[in-house]
Amino acid sequence: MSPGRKLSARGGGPAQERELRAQGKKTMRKLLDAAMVVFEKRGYHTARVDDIVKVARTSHGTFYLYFSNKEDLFRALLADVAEEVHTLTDTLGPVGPDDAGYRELRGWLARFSDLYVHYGPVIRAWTEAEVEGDDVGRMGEELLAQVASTLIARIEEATPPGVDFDPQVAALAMIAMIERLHYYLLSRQLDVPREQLLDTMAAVLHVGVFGGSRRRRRRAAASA
Amino acid sequence: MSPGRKLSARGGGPAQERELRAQGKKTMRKLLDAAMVVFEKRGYHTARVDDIVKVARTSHGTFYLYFSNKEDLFRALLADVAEEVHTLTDTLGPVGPDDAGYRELRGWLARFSDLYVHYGPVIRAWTEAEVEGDDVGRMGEELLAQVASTLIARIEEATPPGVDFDPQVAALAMIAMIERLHYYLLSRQLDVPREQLLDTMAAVLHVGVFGGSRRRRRRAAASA
Amino acid sequence: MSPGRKLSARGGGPAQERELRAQGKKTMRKLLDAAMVVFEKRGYHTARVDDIVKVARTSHGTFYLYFSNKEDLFRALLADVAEEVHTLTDTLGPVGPDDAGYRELRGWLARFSDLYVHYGPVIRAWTEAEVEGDDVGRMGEELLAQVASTLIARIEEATPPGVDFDPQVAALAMIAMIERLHYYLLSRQLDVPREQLLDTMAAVLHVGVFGGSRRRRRRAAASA
Amino acid sequence: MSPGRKLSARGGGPAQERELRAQGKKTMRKLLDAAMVVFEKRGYHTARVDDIVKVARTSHGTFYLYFSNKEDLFRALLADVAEEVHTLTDTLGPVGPDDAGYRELRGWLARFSDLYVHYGPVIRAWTEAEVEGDDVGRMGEELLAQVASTLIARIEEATPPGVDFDPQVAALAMIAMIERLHYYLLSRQLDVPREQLLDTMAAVLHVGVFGGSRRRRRRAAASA
DNA sequence: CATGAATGAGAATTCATTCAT
DNA sequence: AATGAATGAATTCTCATTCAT
Repeated sequence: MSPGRKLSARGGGPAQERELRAQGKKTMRKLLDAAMVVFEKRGYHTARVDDIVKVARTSHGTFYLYFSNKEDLFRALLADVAEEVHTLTDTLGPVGPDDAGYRELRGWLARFSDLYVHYGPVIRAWTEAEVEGDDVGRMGEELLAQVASTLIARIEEATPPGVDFDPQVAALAMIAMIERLHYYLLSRQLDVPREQLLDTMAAVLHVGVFGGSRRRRRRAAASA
Repeated sequence: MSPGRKLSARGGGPAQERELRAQGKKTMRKLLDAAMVVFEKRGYHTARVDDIVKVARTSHGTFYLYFSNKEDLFRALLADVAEEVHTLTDTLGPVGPDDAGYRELRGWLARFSDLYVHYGPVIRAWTEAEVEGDDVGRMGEELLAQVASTLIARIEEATPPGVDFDPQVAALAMIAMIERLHYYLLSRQLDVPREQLLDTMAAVLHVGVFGGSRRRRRRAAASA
Repeated sequence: MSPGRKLSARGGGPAQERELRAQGKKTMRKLLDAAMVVFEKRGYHTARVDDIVKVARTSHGTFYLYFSNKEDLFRALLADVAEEVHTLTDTLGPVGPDDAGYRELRGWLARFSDLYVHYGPVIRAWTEAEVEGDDVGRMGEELLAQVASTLIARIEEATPPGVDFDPQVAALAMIAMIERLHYYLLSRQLDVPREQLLDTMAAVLHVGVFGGSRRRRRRAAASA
Repeated sequence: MSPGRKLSARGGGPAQERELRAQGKKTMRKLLDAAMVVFEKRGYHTARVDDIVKVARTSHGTFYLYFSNKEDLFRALLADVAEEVHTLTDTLGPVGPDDAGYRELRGWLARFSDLYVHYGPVIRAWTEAEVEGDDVGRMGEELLAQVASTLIARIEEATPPGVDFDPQVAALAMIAMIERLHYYLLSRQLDVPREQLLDTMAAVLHVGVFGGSRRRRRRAAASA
């Protein structure tokens, strides 16, 4: 269920030239993982290379053996996420207005949710970082566009002609909702069980975007 | 149409004691405006006092005459926004499933949109800043809670019993959607006319959250 | 006699934008002077910004207020030297094979010597730095070319046709001799009175380059 | 023509104890050669062990198997050069004012030139390094003194009494001229054929230092 | 009120050198 | 004998904040 992380063969500056042996790869991974922990705790901007190194129980010098700086490491993480997101995005099949459509959507949201729980720090940092006009921003925009285009396709399939409604905007609205709600959830500003979050998201989007109709469902046993 | 900015009588450190005369007020405003410009361009974290001061065509020393540091200035800006947002939030009346409900919602969104266009930089910086556990974060959470509570009330009014749907989550989903979509719009990642953005948001939310039903509307004359 | 140093209105990165007031100019000068002292003692490469700052009795931060880094400061010093050298170079009149020509040459060498004593550290560092392909190298080459071209003119005037002898090479040979001998002198690898150094240089060059003839001169009283 | 390089049996730290077998010698040589290449390109100070190791296609660890540090390696190179220079210096016979003297001088300069072309990087680095008060500096001063003393002997032989002229200074002037002109030549700041460089040097020195008289020589066939 | 100048703690980065395999 | 990995001390550089005029 939790998305497997593949070691990004890319990886920034210094590292990109070198062939890494087993130990090298392990260290690189330690650093990437540590960075996730630190970004989670302090956010991208506030994170210091020093923090990452400490969490990874490694030295400063070692860090720069693998990445040319914080941004470089971030890019590596980003590339991982982008791949996961891309893969996941494609698993969304047609979403009809019926119950099957609801389940399709709900299932996809759940998978996304897992991914977010795992990569949350990176995704959050992403939004944060987007401000810097550089490379990172571009990667973000590309990914956003990719995900959006898949969603647009699904939305258009589900939208009868003449309805006053822009699929592109709707797609971004979906993404916004998914991303931010998880952010609120993880930052404890929203305190509900994850299942409930998914139910509501699925409901709102199924009805609001995919033409489903409101229905009542028994959540009696489900909660926990 | 553009929300009037009142000079926050609060305002941080050194300044808070002093009675500001005309010139003082002007300088303070210059600084606040400059900060918006800078936050817009570089984001809160990346913004340096030096940048703000340069844009305001003032000196470092002067900055600290009015604010005890960057966060203090930010807080002042935030307070302004909070007030505006709060005021605006209250203007949302009941949103029924009919056309009147749609218009109520659409109108409110439009007002919010204006506010966002004006205060965007601050609001964005806010999200960014939330990471730091400090004062700013608290202000943000409070505001979020306030806005959410109003929305929750409206949503509950509009939700028949038994529908499987959490008003709290739905409220945050609304906020998420509004905030992010405007962000995409202003950062040029989404390129549609504002009217269209509002139409789609209103449509999705009215149907998805407030039990409205999909309808086609004539956008013939409206567009442009 | 010692060449007056004018404050280089240029001056690197940060400084170049700002208008400097009296105090600022003083500090900048302090830094430039300190740098000379440090370059003298440790050479350009080995010199740390920290050393310079210590000698100037200033803080690290201050340094970067005036120069964007060590090289930047060096460039400023270089510009000063270049100007002095250029001015001085032009004071060499025609050098005939007679006694008057000898005196002209000897006088010019003496003035150069003064300049070297003053700016030695910079000039030495220059040669050292030339290795880096950047800006500094270019400045050096330009100056070298300038000085050479003046010398070439004088040498050509003094060289009868048909003599197998390349003025360009001869000019550089002069420069090489002047520069290095002073270097040996200041680094104590050569231990003779300055007058004697000048006498010998003048003699060798006058005879070897300008067609003078060997002569004996009474150095009886002069020595000491 | 190119001076043979003997593998310096000396050679610093770890290596000095060990008996080197064929492979070991090969590796050591690779490192020394690589160092020459790097010193040439970046100068002694700027050269990093890492660069050398990369050019030699070897590892960091290996470097320290043979030399205890960069300076150690440099010393080894220096020792080679010193030996060559010393040997060469001795080949300068008496330089009379006549044509034979000219040829003697010209021939010796040509041999020096070959040596410089080969060992240029080291010699240049030498001058650079002289700044540091350490071992290297001492080696340099000794060599300079050696070469100078031979030259002084030749100059004194050729200088009639009473001429106002210091042989020690003249000797250093010769060295300065030879070293720097080659430096200008190799660094492309001087762009003449080597033969022409030698002709001019020989002419200037023969006349200026050894009492020769200016003469015209037919360079018709000689060039190219 | 305003400002240019100064400060210094903190963060990033480099690189010679040692270590384990 | 060779090598990839790790280390950390030494430096550079930035920037919020204070000071003197």
